[in-house]
Amino acid sequence: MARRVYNQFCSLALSLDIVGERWTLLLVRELMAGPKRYTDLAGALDGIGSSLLAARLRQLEDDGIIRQRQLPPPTAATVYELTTAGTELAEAMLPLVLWGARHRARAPRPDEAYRAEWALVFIAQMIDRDALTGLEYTYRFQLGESEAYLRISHNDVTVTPGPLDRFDATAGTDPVTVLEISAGRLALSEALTTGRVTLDGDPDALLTLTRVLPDRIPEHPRIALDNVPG
Amino acid sequence: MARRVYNQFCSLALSLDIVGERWTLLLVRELMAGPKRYTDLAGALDGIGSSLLAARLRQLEDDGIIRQRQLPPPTAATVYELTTAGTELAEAMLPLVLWGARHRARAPRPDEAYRAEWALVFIAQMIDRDALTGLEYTYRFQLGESEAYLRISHNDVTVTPGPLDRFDATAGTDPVTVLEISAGRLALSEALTTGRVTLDGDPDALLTLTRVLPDRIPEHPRIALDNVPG
DNA sequence: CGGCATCCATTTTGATACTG
DNA sequence: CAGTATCAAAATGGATGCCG
Repeated sequence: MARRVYNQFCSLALSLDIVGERWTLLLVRELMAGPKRYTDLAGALDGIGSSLLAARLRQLEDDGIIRQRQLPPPTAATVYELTTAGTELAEAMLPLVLWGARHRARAPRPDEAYRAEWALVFIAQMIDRDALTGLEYTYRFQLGESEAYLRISHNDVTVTPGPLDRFDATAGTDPVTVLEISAGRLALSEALTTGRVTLDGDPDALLTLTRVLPDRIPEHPRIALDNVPG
Repeated sequence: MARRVYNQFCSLALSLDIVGERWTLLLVRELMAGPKRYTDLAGALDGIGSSLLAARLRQLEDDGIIRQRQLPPPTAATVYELTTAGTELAEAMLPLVLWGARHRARAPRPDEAYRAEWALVFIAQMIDRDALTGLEYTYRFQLGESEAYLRISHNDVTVTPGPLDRFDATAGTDPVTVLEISAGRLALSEALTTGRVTLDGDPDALLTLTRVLPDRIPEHPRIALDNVPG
């Protein structure tokens, strides 16, 4: 299957040659919450044909964005995970995601799919890793009907769909509130005082959470042209 | 033509519902260098079908990303230009562009199209607007066979394909060097001392140029979660 | 000629069935 | 579970036609 390319010597066109096809960036989003199996991906991406999913996974692997890994027995399974280039691509998606929140915000449609991890993987990107030294907490996020888990550990932030047995605290809200906060139209502190976001669990963990998350997401985020250490 | 949507309540999916189709982001890129006519766009985007171009323009207009404007006689012509939302979308594309430069860099192919403005519109985004107070210069960029113009004026940066009669200075280099600088693998100062980038014209204008451009583009740009004033 | 609309061959995608 | 095979439907590319 020869890929359709733009044939332009331009960084944007070169990017879009490999991530501009349907489903590709959503596949990257799925893998932001850790390695997943073929059937997990097929389940999360409702509407993708099985053969197209297989073709996209092969393309992304050829392009060095994901890699296959065999889990050892007894869990014997093939999983896909992001490479370093894939993780950097995921980071590059954040401004597009925030643009979407600001300009495409609306109420969810009745038949629309929703997963807590879709929002949580991008919330996780906004946590200041330098503020995490010595901290280690696991949070359960209950967003509407769906839940996902966020773990901060030393200078690392990870998201997993869960469910996990052990966690230190729970944050609860609804999908629309998440969108309004992402759009920069609602501050986290304001959402907390009005009860639109509820917190429950270990007080130290919760205080940490409110400290590492931005209180208000900017409506005009800027790309910092200083190198990020590490 | 009913649009194909992902049907997921997720900011990324909501964005991709409207900018994920073929040609859409390249159209936005074209309009980053100022308003253009239908035929300008058709000429720049080699391979797009005329009917598809018309359809995309209508979609983008419906989605509030571009708007049509009638130029007054005698230049009587219809041009398309970015709205505020469109300009913000263009800004959100920068990390994806830099990701492409870092991970998809290669030599240009013989049959590949190239335009100076494709690079210049993103270079323009990296100029620190706060450092421009009281400055007013126009630069000609000669990139390979192609040229485009950059104008800084007060706190404003604009790019036009030109040609312009009057400009204060010229910067000259080749497409591959632009890509290496964009990828963060080559500092501007280094490219200047090795003669890979040449400068010519008014010394004040040139000194200003080297001051407002970043010397080295980070390999790990970060999204600043402070609001950008203005 | 600029600014599209129409038509049709080719690709890509969606949905389901099937296999080791 | 991890895909492949198949086929219909939709999107795209390219040519051509129309109308001021």
